[in-house]
Amino acid sequence: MNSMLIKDNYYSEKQEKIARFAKALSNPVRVYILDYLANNLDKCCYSGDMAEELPIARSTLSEHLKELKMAGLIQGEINPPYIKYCINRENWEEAKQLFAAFFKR
Amino acid sequence: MNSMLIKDNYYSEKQEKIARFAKALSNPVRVYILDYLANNLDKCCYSGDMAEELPIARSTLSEHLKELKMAGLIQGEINPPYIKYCINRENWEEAKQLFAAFFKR
DNA sequence: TTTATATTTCGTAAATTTACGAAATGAATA
DNA sequence: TATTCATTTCGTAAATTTACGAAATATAAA
Repeated sequence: MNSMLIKDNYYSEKQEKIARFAKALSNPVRVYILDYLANNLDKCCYSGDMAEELPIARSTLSEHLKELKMAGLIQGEINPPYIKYCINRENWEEAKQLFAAFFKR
Repeated sequence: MNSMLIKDNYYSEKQEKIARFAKALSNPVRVYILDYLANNLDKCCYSGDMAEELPIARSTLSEHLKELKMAGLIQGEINPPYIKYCINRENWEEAKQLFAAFFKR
């Protein structure tokens, strides 16, 4: 209980954020998805568009999208029965800055 | 068998590399270690130095060091009975470029 | 109202990750 | 040669991740 509190505070906020964003990027499917969305700036994309390009089940794609959403890197706009996904620009910038600062040494 | 071949070739080399580097960074302990080493440019560090700063077992730290080494982000110079760890500058630069290019959109 | 459609959630299985303490390693020293 | 010391490897347990197909959801169309 006590040790959990200690551990929770052990790493800096930046270190935790980098780890969180990195985790979102730690799987090739998710990197592919982000590439796909980042290259379709104005259009954004539907889950189904990507499902046709990827060799995984639609339910698996959906879980990856959920993870990216929870990490804050994408957002989904409901447009029934579709969901239009886009890069979350604010958090994308934050991640960009964090990684740039981290590696700038 | 066949499907494995397809899947192995599905994602670009860059996407695979980003995922691999990101996985190395996906844990706060490892981000801490890299911060620690990156801030000690000329000195580099011994495993024991970090063990004193981190709330984890030495064996656990050793496994994290092994992962960072396998990801290519650090290297260890044997200097018995110590092992002096440093950032692997070549791969560090590669990771820096990859992430910068990835987020530059 | 029933049916069709896109997507997500659920249940589950297999693989991977994180962690620990104990034992092993390998070089330096007594 | 035996001991010491820093570090790693091993054995193991718990938690997390990835994946799938089936079922659920929620809206639009027939």
